[in-house]
Amino acid sequence: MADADAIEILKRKKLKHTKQRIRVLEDFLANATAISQPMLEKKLGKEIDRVTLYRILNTYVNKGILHRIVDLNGTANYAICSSACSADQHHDEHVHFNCTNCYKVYCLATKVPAISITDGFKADSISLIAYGICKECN
Amino acid sequence: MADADAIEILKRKKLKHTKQRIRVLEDFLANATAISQPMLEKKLGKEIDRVTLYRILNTYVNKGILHRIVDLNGTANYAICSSACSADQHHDEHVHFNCTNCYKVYCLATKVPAISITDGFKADSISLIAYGICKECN
DNA sequence: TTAAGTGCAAAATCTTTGCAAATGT
DNA sequence: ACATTTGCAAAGATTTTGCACTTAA
Repeated sequence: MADADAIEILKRKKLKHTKQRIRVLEDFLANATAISQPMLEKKLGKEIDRVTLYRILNTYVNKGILHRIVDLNGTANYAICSSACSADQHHDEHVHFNCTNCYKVYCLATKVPAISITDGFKADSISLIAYGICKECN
Repeated sequence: MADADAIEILKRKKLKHTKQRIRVLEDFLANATAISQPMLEKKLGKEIDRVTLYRILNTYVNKGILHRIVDLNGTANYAICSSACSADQHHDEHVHFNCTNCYKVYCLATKVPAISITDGFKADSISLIAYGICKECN
């Protein structure tokens, strides 16, 4: 059963597993790439209401199921978190790549290097996004 | 004369120096911090039309006068470029800090470290944003 | 059964576009 | 004088809110 993983995750996060939530989560489980809110919306057509999608994505980010990457244009992109993520802390500290041609966002294997932060600032997380031409557009 | 620097920059970029452009540019020259579009808008009140501000900011980014940093919420923030920036290439490769409390964006002195990118991807620029609590909010 | 989640309509934002009037060179 | 830039109005897009209906536990 394809739903199994999705339901399992929802259970673990103590979220009701509705048809819509399963549908969205499965999509992320099946795709390693990040996807933008507008793309997802187009993909889902009218299977799920636009507003519901907003709410599901927010819930997932808050629960540590998805992480949000804001791209060059300020558009929100989402990708599934590693299992290490929890509700209060995300550990998606890998490099993201944002194609300036097709606008896709990729999660790369490269880890974000440690950096030294100016005195007085306390960093909780770090986002490193590389912009350029992706594998597909090259 | 306070306008001098602003006008000088506009001249160098071959832009007409209108009252509005000078007003905006001076604000950036006077403030080291990045500022968000909504904040700037509020600060300017109705000195400058909202639409004109959009256009000025875009022009400045295209001409290499300002650089744009998209924060946690997808809101555009702007800060003045180092003199090394040109129209076609930005060199703002320092670390930015986005406060999760007051949402201010700071340009830190720390340089973005070199990273290795997965085969097939060609990175042109890199954005590194640290999220956390800033000097002021600490 | 009942608390949570969904869908629809409508409001609130945010961003872009078109065009006449104003402005800088 | 002429090309640009501005301001306003209006269109488009995006995101949020309120509320009645539906659904999972």
